[in-house]
Amino acid sequence: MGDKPQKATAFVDWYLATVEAAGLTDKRYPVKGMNVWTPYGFRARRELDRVMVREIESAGSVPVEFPTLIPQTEFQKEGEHIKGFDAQVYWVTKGGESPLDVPLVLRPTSETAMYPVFSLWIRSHKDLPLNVYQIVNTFRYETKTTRPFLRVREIHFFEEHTCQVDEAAATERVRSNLEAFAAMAKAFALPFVPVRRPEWDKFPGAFYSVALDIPLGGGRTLQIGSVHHYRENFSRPYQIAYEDREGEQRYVHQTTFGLSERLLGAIVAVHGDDKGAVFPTSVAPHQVVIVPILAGGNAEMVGTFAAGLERRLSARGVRVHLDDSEERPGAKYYRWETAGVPLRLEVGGREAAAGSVTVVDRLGGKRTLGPAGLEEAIDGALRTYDQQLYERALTAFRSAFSIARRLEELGASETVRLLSWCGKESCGRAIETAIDGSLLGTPEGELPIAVGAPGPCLVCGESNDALWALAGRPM
RNA sequence: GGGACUGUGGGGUAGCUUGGUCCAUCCUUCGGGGUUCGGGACUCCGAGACGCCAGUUCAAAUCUGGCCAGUCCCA
Repeated sequence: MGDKPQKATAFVDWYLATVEAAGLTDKRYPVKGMNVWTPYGFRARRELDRVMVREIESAGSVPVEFPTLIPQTEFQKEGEHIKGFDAQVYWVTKGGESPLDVPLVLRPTSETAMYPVFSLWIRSHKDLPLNVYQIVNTFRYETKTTRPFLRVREIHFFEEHTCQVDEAAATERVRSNLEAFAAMAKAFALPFVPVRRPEWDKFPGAFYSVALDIPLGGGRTLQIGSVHHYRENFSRPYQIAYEDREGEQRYVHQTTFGLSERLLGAIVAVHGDDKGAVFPTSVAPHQVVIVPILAGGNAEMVGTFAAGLERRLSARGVRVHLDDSEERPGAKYYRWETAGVPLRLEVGGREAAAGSVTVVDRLGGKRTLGPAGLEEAIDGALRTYDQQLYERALTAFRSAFSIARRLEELGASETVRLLSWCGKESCGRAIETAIDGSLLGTPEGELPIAVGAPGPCLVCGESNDALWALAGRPM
């Protein structure tokens, strides 16, 4: 296989090799951008979904599921939206042999599927807020190079859609979504920065968009989700209106919150190292793998102890896997390190005799635990591992940003740049040209690194209304 | 939309310039046997590929044309 690509020197090749070696996906399916979820990858995705479901439901959202096909007539009702998506939707134009009177689109996102029905569901202020989400596949005809999890044509999509009584309530829902995402990101050990996108880069049809960006090193960024405020931009064309307490008809203010399997790609990209993937315990298909080490005549004793250990941990709710395959221990170590398993328990003659285990975590720590309080100690080791993983990611996150004070500093930037921007599109475009990337927008809330007040705009020198903005090179 | 490049077992590759020495190289993988087992074991036996279609030729992985697929650059 030759030399494996290194994360620091060949990031994209490293990412592809790491995803492949971990066995998360099979990209040989003969349609571009549509990959197979393998058993291992599917379990990781399922755990990821569980975290999203837990957080969004505790924020008051309920699950629904709308159909995959959307009639062209509904799809076209909002002008900006159709302009934004027209070039990348799949069309269903025939039913059997017959052309369809009204062509159908495979949903690229579900606004236009849901909103005609929302207008039927919502009559009164008592029907609000409406907070629903679904986890479904969506389809976008990507023209650029596709990559597993990061850019695909069939997307495993989480989308929340809400209807609120007014703009303030919708703004509050945006804030609530950002808070829910912060909890998810913590579970995934992924530091992120919410960024309000500039006007020219917002979601088609949105009033404004807040993207969830993470730095990948080398000045690259990855958008792993977004929260949008639609104001009345969709409720007017789709006639989603309610009667308020005073008997007035009002349009709802809407928001959406979208995430996808990009999160899984981000987890691999951020936490992985030159040995392979590194999973936080929240998404690891196996949180713990037990490797029995057989020698001489101890196979039965070691086997019995290992099997008992698997039962004890499983009974506590730990996702544990006993690797009793025929390979030698060293080969198993490599296999499970490549697959990103947080904790490996080595169990040989010494451990079986003492009732203890040798624990090696994916970040390199090694110690002996037990026999007393063994299960609790393993729980503790998992928690410690997650903390260390998060600390490591946070350190990388902080060093991924730096301040730029002059336009000339943006060329070939190896970090995401924090800079002063007056808000004008012409200046934003000049910044994008200088960095050969994007003006990501203005961070919401706390800045990723501590700085003072913004100075004059890097391009025009205007000081009034200048804000801190981020610029980088999106993957 | 314009241009450049690339397609060889499951994965990665050598061979292509100059057709024959190729029923195709090496690593990995897969099936079976044996010895092993505290960081990718060794060994024996076996399996598996020239993107597709045409053409040139005594002879095509190699040359020509078309198609398909993919990658990169530019708009």
